[in-house]
Amino acid sequence: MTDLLKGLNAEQKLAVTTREGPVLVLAGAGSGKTKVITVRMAYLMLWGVKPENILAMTFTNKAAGEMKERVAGLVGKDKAKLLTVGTFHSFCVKLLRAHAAAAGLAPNFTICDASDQIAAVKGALRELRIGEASIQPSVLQGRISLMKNKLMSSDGFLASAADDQDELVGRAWKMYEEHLRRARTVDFDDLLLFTLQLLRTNERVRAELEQRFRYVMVDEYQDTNGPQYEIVRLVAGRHKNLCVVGDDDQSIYGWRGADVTKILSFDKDFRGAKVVRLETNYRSTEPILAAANAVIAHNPDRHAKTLRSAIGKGEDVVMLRGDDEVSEADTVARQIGELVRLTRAQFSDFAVLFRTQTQPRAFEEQFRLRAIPYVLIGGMSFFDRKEVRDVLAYLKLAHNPRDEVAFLRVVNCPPRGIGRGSIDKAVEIATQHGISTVQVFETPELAAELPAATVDAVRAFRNQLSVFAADPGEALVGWMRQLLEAVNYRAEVDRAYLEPKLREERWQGVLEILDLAENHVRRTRKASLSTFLEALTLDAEDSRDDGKVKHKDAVTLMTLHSAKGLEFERVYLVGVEEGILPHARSVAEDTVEEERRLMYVGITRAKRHLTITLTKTRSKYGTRVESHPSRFLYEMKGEKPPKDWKAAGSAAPAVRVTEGGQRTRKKKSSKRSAAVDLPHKDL
DNA sequence: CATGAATTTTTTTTT
DNA sequence: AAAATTCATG
Repeated sequence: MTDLLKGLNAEQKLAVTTREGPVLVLAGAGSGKTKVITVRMAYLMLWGVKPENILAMTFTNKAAGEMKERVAGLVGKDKAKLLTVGTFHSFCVKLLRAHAAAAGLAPNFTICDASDQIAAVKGALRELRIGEASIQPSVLQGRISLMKNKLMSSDGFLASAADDQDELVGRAWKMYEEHLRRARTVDFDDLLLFTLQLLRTNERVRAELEQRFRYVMVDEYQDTNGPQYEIVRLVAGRHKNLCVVGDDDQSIYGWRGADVTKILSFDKDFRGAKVVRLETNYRSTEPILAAANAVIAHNPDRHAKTLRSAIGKGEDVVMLRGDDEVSEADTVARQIGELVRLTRAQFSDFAVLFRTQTQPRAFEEQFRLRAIPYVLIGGMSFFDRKEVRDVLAYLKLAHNPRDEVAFLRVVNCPPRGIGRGSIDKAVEIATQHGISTVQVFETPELAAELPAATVDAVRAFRNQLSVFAADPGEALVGWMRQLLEAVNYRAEVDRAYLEPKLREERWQGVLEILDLAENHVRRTRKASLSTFLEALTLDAEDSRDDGKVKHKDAVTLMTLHSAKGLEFERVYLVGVEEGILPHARSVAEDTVEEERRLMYVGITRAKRHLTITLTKTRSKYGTRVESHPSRFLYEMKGEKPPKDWKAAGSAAPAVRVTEGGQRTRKKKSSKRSAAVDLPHKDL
């Protein structure tokens, strides 16, 4: 036992050894948060707690995996395997599958991902004859999701609708809901809400969980939203052995309904909670922490704390300003290349962190140009590709024939002579009768209203699929091959991509899904179609680079959001400009404080070297626009912005500079020298 | 109904 | 600039 606690400071020890009762660990960045949780689990087991009785909730699968691995290192694989460690969402899916009937769900319910949700929202708008001009589908989807995460119901929302726009949202929301129910589908938010409902109404299930999970831990508690909080409260309600770990300065999911005040009021919700503060940073050097502290100090309403470095002195934070995004990326690529060549630095020591998904493009290009290996995290590109989505839809449809979104996606891919017009009509009939579109074709009276040729075509299609109705279990891969063969998916690829090279590439994408399936079957106990689909929708990223590139020596490219919880020897924080960080929309919506926390998260990822970059001009929507240093940079340096400085959201529009076309691309060498000028002059 | 051209929109962040 | 959507034609 003394071994376990060795290397922990006094506060960390306190957090670990307080086994009973509620504990709140306020853990600054790099203060050994993960260490506390993992050692705590090991410590509990040392005191005779069975691993089956421990539950740990994380926000990403990556964090869950890392946690499991670290506990395994402490107590051994066999014991660690018996722990329940996972994301809220995966925990909920398991529970809902086990108690589908009690939760009011079909046993074969499917989960729709982000783009399925958009498709469903669009469908709802169309049925209500609301033009997409009056509200953007993505905006509508966001609002629905936010409401749900604030534990509001569609009826409640509609009843309190203040204006026409709210009314419209409310009606669309109800239609969207109906849509999902009919298709036997749930969205991400529903996973939490159905679980909550189940725990509230079903005494037996709740008692079972309460009894089983005598010790509950929650990582990144500052990002817990309403439903998640309630679930935790119910599960940990009896034993109250709840340990939550978080940092209010790193709360960056407010837009998803996360409620920062929860971490500030924890000791009120759980009386007698012990509060432990971890303020010693074991990750970064003094200059990096000084920068972080300077920025975050500008946020009011926070648990005041100052991180102290246990590392000590180090290199200053460097700032670079490039002419444009190409030169910015070029400079970073060149530096990384040189450092790896001339020093002991490895590619995997580096991370490039950015705010939005459009930023990595230039970096990918430059990295490829200089043959610098990189991994783009979360780029979603793979699962957004048409052929991948199609195949996924086929799988979902086989699993749940009423999955509306999947059905509509693939009925006519490859073309089966089922046109847009007939399908629209079928959807309309389905809406009138409150059934799914597929059912229209199964009901002779209703099908009679549609063109006979279409009906026959759909029937033939359904017959093709009915062969695959049964879950193949571990024989998944062969089954998938047969399915693709049966529906002649190759024809769709050939049709959509005329160029042979592209064709081959896209077909490779299809084959890659087969690889994923094979990996999944190999690694998963009791693998089946439904476990595979869950793995794909819930941890898309992880399953992708699994087995393949896990330990590749490569630079990491990712968003600030996905960087939370990670650390790197050398960090490039790029595009630190008004309009990007803080994002223009955050300025408009008055949520700059959350952006500041994002900046803080970015800075504190760096262990030894931090470089902040920005540009002079940047192309936006295809035109070149002048960029301005982020306000956070002035805050960091303790300076006042110049008089002519303009905030991103201010009324003055961004200035157009030039329409620089090919010119920028050719003169690479001349640009290089210009790229590196210290912004002290500019700032 | 399918195809390619013309048009329009797009950029927050994620389970 | 690229992607998505709508339009016009066979």
